[in-house]
Amino acid sequence: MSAPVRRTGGRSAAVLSAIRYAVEDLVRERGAEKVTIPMVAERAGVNPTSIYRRWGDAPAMLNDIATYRLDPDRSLPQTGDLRADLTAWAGEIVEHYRKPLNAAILRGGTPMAGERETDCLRNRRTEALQIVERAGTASQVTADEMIDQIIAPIVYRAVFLPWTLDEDLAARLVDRLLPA
Amino acid sequence: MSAPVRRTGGRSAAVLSAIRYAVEDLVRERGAEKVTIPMVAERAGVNPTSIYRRWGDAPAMLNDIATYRLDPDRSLPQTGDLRADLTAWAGEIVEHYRKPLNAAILRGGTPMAGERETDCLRNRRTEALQIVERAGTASQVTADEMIDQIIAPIVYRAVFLPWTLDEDLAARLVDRLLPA
DNA sequence: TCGTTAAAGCAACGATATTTGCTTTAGTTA
DNA sequence: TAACTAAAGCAAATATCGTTGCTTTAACGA
Repeated sequence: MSAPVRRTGGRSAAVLSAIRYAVEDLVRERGAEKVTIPMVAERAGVNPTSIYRRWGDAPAMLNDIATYRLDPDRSLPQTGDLRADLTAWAGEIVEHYRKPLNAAILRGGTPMAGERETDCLRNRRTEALQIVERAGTASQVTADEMIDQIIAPIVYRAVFLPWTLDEDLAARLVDRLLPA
Repeated sequence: MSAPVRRTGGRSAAVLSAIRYAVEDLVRERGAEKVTIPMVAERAGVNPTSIYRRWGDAPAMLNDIATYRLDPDRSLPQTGDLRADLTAWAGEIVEHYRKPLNAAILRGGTPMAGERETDCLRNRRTEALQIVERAGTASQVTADEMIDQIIAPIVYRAVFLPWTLDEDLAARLVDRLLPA
């Protein structure tokens, strides 16, 4: 009656990785809304059933893949200067979504978002909390403000207006958030 | 060689309207990512081909329908007080996306967003420009700031964190944007 | 290394979706 | 109100998708 032991290494890992590469290629080639599971399976050299049983459908697969594209374990900027840290963090995310592939994968996964408690951007919130925490209680920003004023504008642009993700967007957003 | 004359009234209008209602029902019943074109066609009492030829696929259809759900011709708040106008405008949009149906339709259409110049939120930008314009040159806010700090947070939450769209979100966002 | 069993592969089926050429209907303009 | 033709309907063929029961492989823990 205990939870089944997950198998994450070896063949399973290889399959997952092949799927990820296949998805990347196909999203680039045809756009996220046109990738189908049989297509991914063929490209990855994997059986379609494996994908169906793991995710169920394409948006769920994309949503899950999008979640891990910006490495959740990467180290966060920590210079001690809140403004600098925020700018670096925001800049990293802007850079990420400036790559059309990343923006497209995000878009392809959104139909699944908001229906479960787990959204593909939950990692950003974790990071925001960490940065706030490090800045100490004296800090004037909350994680919620970071989400609303930094992440939301970046993601909004990535999804709907990708051509407006310019290089100094991060700095502009941070400047608006922090008192001069 | 001139552009073909579009037919927007009569039967075409009836078909479009039947499709819209069918989409609403089906999104409510099964979620946006599960509605298929044949399904919509049947429910609307319309031939599937009509839908295929008009939009090509489901995300494109949803994206288009999402664009017109908040009436672009509704009158904007215009009390003369910028803060009041902004709050009313933002509140209207929050209310809109608090309805799960509207949020779901938005999500269902996003895979198509960002690929063409026309996104399903362009009307919000038009409205922002109008409000800024009315406020006169003395105004301290730009349309871009309104998009980044009002629309983006609302839409971000609608898509990824719909349960956080609370009633006073609009007021909070406006307060952050406008100097006290 | 061995036993257990999660996860991948296979195959065949039933269901749907999508395309295409053509016909019919009816919106628009003159 | 008549001509022109955009847009809807129809039908049939094609192509895909997604499911299911079962077999095989190999990851993990003891």
